[in-house]
Amino acid sequence: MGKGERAVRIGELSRRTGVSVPTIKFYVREGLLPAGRLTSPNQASYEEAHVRRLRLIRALLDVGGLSVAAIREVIAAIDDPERPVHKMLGEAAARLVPRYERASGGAARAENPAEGSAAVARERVEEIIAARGWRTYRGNPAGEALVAALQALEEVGHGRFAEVLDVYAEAAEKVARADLEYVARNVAREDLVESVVVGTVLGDAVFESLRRLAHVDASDRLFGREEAPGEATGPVAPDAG
Amino acid sequence: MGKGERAVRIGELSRRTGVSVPTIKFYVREGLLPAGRLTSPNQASYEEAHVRRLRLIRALLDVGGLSVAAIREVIAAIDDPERPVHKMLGEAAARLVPRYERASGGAARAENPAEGSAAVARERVEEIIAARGWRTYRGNPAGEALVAALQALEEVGHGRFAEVLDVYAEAAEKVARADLEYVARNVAREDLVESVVVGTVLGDAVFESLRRLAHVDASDRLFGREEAPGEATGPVAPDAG
DNA sequence: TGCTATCTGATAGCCCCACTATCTATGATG
DNA sequence: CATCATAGATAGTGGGGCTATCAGATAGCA
Repeated sequence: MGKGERAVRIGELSRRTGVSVPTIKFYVREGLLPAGRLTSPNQASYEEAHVRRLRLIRALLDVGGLSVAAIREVIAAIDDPERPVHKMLGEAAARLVPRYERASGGAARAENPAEGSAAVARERVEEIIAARGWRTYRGNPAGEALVAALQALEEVGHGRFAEVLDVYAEAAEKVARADLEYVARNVAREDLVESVVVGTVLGDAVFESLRRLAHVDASDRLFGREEAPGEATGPVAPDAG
Repeated sequence: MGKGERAVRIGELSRRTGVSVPTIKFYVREGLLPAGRLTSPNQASYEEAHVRRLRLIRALLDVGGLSVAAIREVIAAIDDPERPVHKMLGEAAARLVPRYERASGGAARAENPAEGSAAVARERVEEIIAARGWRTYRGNPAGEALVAALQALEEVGHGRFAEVLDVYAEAAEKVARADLEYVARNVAREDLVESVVVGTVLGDAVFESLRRLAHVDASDRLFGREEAPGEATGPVAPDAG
């Protein structure tokens, strides 16, 4: 109670979150943030929940790269109290698949040189799911996004990238398991959905960053020293394994 | 040699890639795509390279979510022939860190409740890098992005998420190793940078999708049946399909 | 009681981005 | 020769995420 439990006006809410007053009002208008409790026709008070919510919004926006519209839907799922946990998680998750909007229609309807790449990709996805024994459902947007990504790889001439998919799937499974265990260990039931959202979105950012860091290291070991002396002559092994 | 080695005009280029003629012109103006070779004052011919480049652009845009500006820089790095491999990779990679622009300044300059979270996050990042023995360099944007992500987690009340970072790092390392091995095995030297770009961006999309799929499975196992009576039992509610 | 800083709620505007439309002059094509 | 496609240029469009401005009301202090 000592901390910040007192109600504040919009000015201090702004100061405590680093979000400008007009922007806070904008979020309220957009339905991302509940309005303050009116204490008089032109005064409203905001509580700790508003601070948390604002931080959530900024995290999803800045770090997670979600759009305001996506955040609105995610938040609607978070706030709806009458929804079985499992369904909530599913619906929240469905909003967290970016990069997909235009991707599915994209080059697919072009005169297709690597024709049937959609079908091939879809098949590969089903293989992986089966191999891993994952339970999922048809039409899962994550699956569609994966199909789109594999298809894009194919069209860009990296169809063989599918070779390493098993490594990816194995890694993804381990990470997902760790995510869920973390949630089970640390999160109260009423915060479940919010935590899953946060973990999903920010977890992506975390993993991407780590992968970049690991790339630098791996690339350094593989290609780094080969051009130290004079020129690049070293063992790039462009073909053999 | 039936394939597509012949030069074509813009109309067919458009048909073969699914990108509209005005949009192709736009990409040329924006420096993403080299202009066609003029055969007369108002006729130009485009080659297979243009087709490939266009597909690359669409993949980065649609699946990778890069901006036109980012793609321009990436492509400049790809096209510059006089650059040591290692530097090229580094510079290309530096362009592939999204979600970071506003993130670093964000809530940091607010009156900070979990104060010093930036310093804590930075320390944690250095710990991980040291523990993994990764070689990197100060100011690596991937590191900064990771700091921002951890800081956002902290501010949203998930500081303990750092507990699972080791799992993430381990997974990222394995994936990165697989990426580099794939590149070494399959990619000719002159295509190295392009492949790294593609692999980095589309690899993110692939991993994210896989992680979502794995989440569904893990969440199903953990929370799926606990509310079975009368509600969504069985192998996950088949929403679509 | 007056004075000023702050607030609510509303409307309008801004800037960036990824295109898209339109136009002219020219040449390709059957 | 008639029609179509094209290059190159300029202008416009729609969406997204804010930002500016305003009127009228209140807070809080001298």
